[in-house]
Amino acid sequence: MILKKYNKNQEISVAIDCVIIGYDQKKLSVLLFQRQVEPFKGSWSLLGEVPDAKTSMDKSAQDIIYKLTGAKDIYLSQLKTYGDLDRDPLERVISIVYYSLIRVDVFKKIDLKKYNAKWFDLNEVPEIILDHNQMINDAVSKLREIAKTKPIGFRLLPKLFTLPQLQNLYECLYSNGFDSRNFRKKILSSGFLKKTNIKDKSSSRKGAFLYSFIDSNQFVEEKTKDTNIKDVFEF
Amino acid sequence: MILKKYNKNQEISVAIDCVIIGYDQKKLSVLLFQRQVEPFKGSWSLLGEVPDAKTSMDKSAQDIIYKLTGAKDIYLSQLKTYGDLDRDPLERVISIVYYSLIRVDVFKKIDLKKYNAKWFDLNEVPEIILDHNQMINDAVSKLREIAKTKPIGFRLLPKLFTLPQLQNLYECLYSNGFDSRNFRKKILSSGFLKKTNIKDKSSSRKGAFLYSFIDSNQFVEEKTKDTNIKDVFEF
DNA sequence: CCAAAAGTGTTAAGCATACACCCATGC
DNA sequence: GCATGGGTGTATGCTTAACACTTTTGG
Repeated sequence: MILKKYNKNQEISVAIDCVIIGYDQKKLSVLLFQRQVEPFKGSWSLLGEVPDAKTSMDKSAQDIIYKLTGAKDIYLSQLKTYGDLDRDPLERVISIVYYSLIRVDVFKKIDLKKYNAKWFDLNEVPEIILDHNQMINDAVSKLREIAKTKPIGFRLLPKLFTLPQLQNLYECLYSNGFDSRNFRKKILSSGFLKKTNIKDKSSSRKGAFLYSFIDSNQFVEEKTKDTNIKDVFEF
Repeated sequence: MILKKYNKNQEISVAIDCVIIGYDQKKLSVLLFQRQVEPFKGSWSLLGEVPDAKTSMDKSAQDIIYKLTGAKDIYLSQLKTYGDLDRDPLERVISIVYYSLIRVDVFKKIDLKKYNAKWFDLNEVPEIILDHNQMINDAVSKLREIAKTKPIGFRLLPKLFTLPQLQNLYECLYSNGFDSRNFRKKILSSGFLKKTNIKDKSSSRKGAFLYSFIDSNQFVEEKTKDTNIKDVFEF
């Protein structure tokens, strides 16, 4: 039986855009790209692509990040789909947006020149094309929401990190200072952290103990489904 | 200046599907439609459509619901986009899914026969086409998440409702019984409810006072952005 | 010895939880 | 007068929030 397709001449194009968020031990940044072609040549934008019809959307987003970083275990999640009528003046395109968290030690390897890319402090994002500013804002909101209940913040840190580093990351994300005693109590009681005996002395004379996240992706996926862990990361 | 389009021959089609959730004072249901055409003729599915290239996605979803119910103030929100490669065996289609909460007093007006539609208890959803079961599950999960912090549950009730009704709704959503004293304390302290002096005697001899939700959409949008109201609706 | 960052405990308040009886009414 | 569902208060434990000083070490 041969069936006719749903709509042969649909005139809606599909794009994928990625909000790539990174952390450099001091501040949160977003990776922007300077367009080399018209339209909007010379303007900054998110990393976007027209997906291949033979690849799933999730996989397409992964491929985009992989091409950029060479890394495969990057955190990547669908944000939402932007479908306003006039969001792109050139033609009707809807954009399926993903957001990604990239660890310092991974993104250092990105050849920024090759991609005409630059990290921008999240608090100093310039005007960028189309509705891409909105996408960044939405991604940050979602990240704040999710970081309260899931330990995704660890995705932004190197494998070993100190508690002051972790606290700084949360403080950047929420633009807010936290009491270090309360922060430590809460974060340690969550059971996500494993202390090492190694001290990192790069930022103080006394040195701070390094911790690792009790890794294993299944921990993130499985354990945090349990509603008991709710708000573990809210300070 | 004439620019060439991004990709003239993209072979990805776009669909919109709607998870329509209703409440009939006893249980939560989802509205399914029996397909009248191939492919999958005779099978149950969500309400779906191929969007018009001249309408925004949000508006398209609203239009779909409006055509069905005639109502314009329906709660409607984007769930996520389903983009797996083989989700539709016929061709490459991605589906942008919205979910909608429909009040009893609105959905009674739907001509179910005309649309070959039927309400199914959320606990007894049959096998439906493609990945539509997954869409329903995701919508319920999201609804549970959101109902903890935002008063969207009220969208499923008539303008005036009793506290036992509201409690039943939450109990259905979470498949879980709540202590009525604690429930009332929490829900009343949220400030979302306004008591009337009218008693509803349809379900008991004593009668239960009717309440209304302090309506105004801006309340839902604005006030709940404040993180203080977090978890008001978690029991 | 001192500057700079890391690390540590206690108290008070608010919130969530558990729990059982009286009330109003129609029949 | 009794059956049915509606309505109410308190005591306990837990979680959060506020708060300041000591430790370590390199220079």
